Amino acid sequence: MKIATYNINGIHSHFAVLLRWLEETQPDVVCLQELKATDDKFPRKELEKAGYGAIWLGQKSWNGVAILSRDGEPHETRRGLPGDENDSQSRYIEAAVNGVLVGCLYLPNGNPIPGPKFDYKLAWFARLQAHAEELLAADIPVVLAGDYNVIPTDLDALNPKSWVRDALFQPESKAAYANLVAQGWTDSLRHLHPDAQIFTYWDYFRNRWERNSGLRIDHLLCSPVLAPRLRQAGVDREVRGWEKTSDHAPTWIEISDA
DNA sequence: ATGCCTAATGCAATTAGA
Repeated sequence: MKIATYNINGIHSHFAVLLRWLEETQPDVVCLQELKATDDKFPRKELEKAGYGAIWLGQKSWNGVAILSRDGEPHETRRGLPGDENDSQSRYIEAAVNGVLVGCLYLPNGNPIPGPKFDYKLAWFARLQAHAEELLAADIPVVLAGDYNVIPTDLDALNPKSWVRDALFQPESKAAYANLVAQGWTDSLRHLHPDAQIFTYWDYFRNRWERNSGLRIDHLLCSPVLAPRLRQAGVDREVRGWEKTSDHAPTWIEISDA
């Protein structure tokens, strides 16, 4: 089973790219972030025509997450991250698909620092940790996939020094991510490719794609029950070079049957 | 410290992304 995460950066403006990628690679499950669309504008019928059932949590202009499944509708288990009833940003949705619990997340960017946006990022991270702990306690196959907006280590940026004043590379951000891994989660791409420099995002400006000046910020974390089934992990980086494309590339894992 | 590029809103210029 192939499970992917893809920050689409506007599902309408990049829908042609999404459809082409789905058709060419046929992932079984897809976590989407940054829909930038309200619930009523979600292209359910078009995705159904492409062979995918979906659940989604939209929002006007910003954020928005969805889970697509090639094998019927995902069975929704949660919408919104627990821990703050006043949080109105659409950044988390969760579903059971083919015996795997899939959490799709879009962690806050956090810039500029310091400030309320960075505070929100760290608070959201703390809530994610609390929820992740509960998922671990269930002792089931879980993947937490999405745009974490964290550069975990120096290896995950072409030029780490240029990010030291960025929210994605703050000690607090890196520590929060490392704490998740320390809980028992496996960073799939890093686990299978311990020494490779792999990017999932390239800024639109400064010719960062042409110069391959990217970041690894989209991650798939596997629970201890799921991790032994990890077979492959990678990035469909050619998608980043297509016309009218997102600034992220689809990132995926292949897991064996239970 | 700021702009570069891109998307959404909505029709100009602002907000946000990372």
